[in-house]
Amino acid sequence: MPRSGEDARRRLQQAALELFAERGYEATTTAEIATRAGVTERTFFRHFPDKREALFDGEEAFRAALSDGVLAAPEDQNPIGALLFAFRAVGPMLEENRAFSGPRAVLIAQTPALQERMRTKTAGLIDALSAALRRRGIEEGAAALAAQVGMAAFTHAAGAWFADPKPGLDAHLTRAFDALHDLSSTGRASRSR
Amino acid sequence: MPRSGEDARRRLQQAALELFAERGYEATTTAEIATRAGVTERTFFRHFPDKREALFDGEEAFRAALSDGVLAAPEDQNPIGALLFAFRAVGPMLEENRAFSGPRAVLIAQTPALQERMRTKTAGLIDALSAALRRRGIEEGAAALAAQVGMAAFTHAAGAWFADPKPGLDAHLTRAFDALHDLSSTGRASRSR
DNA sequence: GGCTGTTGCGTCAGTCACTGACATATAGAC
DNA sequence: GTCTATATGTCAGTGACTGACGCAACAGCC
Repeated sequence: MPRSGEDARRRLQQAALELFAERGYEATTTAEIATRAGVTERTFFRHFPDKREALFDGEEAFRAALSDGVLAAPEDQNPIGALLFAFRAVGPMLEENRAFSGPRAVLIAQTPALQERMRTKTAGLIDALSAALRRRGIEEGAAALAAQVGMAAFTHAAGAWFADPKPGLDAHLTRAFDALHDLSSTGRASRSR
Repeated sequence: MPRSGEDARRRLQQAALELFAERGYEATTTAEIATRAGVTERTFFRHFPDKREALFDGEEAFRAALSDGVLAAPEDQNPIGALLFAFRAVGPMLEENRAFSGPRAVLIAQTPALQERMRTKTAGLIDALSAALRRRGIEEGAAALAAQVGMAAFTHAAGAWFADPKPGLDAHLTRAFDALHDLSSTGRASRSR
């Protein structure tokens, strides 16, 4: 009876998040999700390629935003600097979604299958970052490595921000990227800070 | 009526690799793998928790070797140095298995589901490296970040080595870790090499 | 030798994620 | 109004994975 289509999709996502939170990911079936959303199981799979994906919607938008951020960075920035610029640019996107992302993050942390999917999403973001860096003239190998490293720092910062939002995402980003520099600068082992 | 148990496991791995290579991962069923190995499907799932895992056996040994390598690194090495030491230490393990790893790598590259599992294995290795670094007195955050960065460099080097074995794994490792240093040292954007 | 516990396996039945094919209804174009 | 595209329902099926039960081979012990 609903005509919108996009509407059913939202209800499915919402139902999935709720049920996963109530009973856990493995204990809820796709049929149950569909029922709560007021559609059939078949419709669930028309909107999402698999059960996990109901929780990872909208990653393409994030991906695009990151990509744009890298390309929008000042020309004189080196790769890592451009990445930091991009991460700062998408900060507001994260801060908006904190209410939805919170329970989602807890759920993912509890569920190996979801962690696995999360990693492939992250890998997709890394690819996008790498491609964007290459469009800035960075050589392929260096771009891939920088993207991987930068994403590691970003993940680190985002995790810290989830645990302690007070300093703000930007501060956590600054800290993580500073740590990055410390890491490979000619440090002595004794300097473990 | 084989008695060994470990024997059936090896046959299952072998059958899986062969069938995946012949028809592709998705097109072969676990029942077919079991049949070629001379056992039933149920036995397949007694040896491996799921279909993908048949290709990822022995990663614990690798994990342990990496961990040992980090702990065996000279005391005066900084985190990245210790990781490089560990990677060099496990090099022979990789060079031995090249015959088996070759087709496996091709297969994984073709199969999204296997790439996904590969990433969780890699994440496991990163955890092990991070834990080993912490046992060297590195603070938790720095250890996690260093492990992630180091693994990125290693993956990069291993990929390059697979594509071009001539220079040897060690040379690729050196190159990747050098690139790492270049990356975060105060580089100008123009210096894109 | 026989007895017994353990271990690896076969068998069977069942659940659940996921897919293809076909029918139906609704919205909007004309 | 008709016609077409799109979202959904229905149905039947495949394949990954699990639990329960029974059997056979081997271990050690006596």
